[in-house]
Amino acid sequence: MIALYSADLTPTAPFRFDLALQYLRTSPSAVVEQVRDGAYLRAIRIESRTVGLRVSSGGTAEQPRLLVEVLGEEARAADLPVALALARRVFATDAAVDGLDAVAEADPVFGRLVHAYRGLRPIVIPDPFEAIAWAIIGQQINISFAAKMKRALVDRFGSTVELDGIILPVFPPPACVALLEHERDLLPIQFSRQKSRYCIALARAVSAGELDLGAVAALPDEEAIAALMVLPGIGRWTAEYALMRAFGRPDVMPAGDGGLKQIIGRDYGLGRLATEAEIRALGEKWAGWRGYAAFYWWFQLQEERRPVPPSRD
DNA sequence: ATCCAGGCTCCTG
DNA sequence: CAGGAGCATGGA
Repeated sequence: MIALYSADLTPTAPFRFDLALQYLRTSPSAVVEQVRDGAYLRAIRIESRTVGLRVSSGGTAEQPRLLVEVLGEEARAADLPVALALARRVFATDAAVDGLDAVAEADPVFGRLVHAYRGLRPIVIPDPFEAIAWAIIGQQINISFAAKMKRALVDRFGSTVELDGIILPVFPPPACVALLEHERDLLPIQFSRQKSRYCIALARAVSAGELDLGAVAALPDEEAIAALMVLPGIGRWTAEYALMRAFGRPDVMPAGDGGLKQIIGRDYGLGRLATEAEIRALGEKWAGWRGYAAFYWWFQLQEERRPVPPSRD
């Protein structure tokens, strides 16, 4: 019998859990997350145990409510507060998004997205090591291939936990990746020499205690970016992406991103790719919400490239 | 084959 | 300090 503990969570309105799930269903970045039966499902590690986190919706956009459950043989009642805190981070349930309206009015181009995706918040990958490793893997290659690499990494070196017949993959922890070698371990799963070096260096820094991701999480944006950029293979794009995806920083945007250059160049009628400088200049108008801007444009790109059939799993 | 894809490093001028 | 070449890898 699977232990199960649950509690309610009330996000700030407006909140669109359905859009969050749509993002997760269609994003290649969601490798260890699952969407099934209208719920978000992922394994989380608490102390040395692995349990399942399940989040589903009970409310509406204007009266949002989430159900958070902890499940698994190893689950304990004391895990519930941890799971709640995690769910709040993943879905940014505490964000006060009123400020978006003023930004939308100041910039109608971004405003169109703000309107279309009202209630959607950037989704967090709650394991910062996984999020940063994913950022490295995703550098300069198409993301569906990046997702394939991440899946291979999880299959080969991660683990799994079974919850009531559902098998959830678990991303390998830093201590595990720290022991890998390029030729023997990562070359066979299509990592380039440089990417495997970067991932292993990150894992070793974290597991050796040289890089304290918990401490990075507490730093102001620019300092956190600088702290990550010390590592080999982590440039500005990677650090900014990591801040968005690992820590849910609402105002951090990887302005050098290829996808953003493309779609912003198009949406602002430039007739060419926008430059990083142009994106940063435009971003002044989105101050406070630049991470939302990046996320919304990526979501739009995702929708354009792979339109989702009306939901039904 | 050639170009591209959610960059980074290192080297020029 | 800005700009660009070279780097790796698989997919279209």
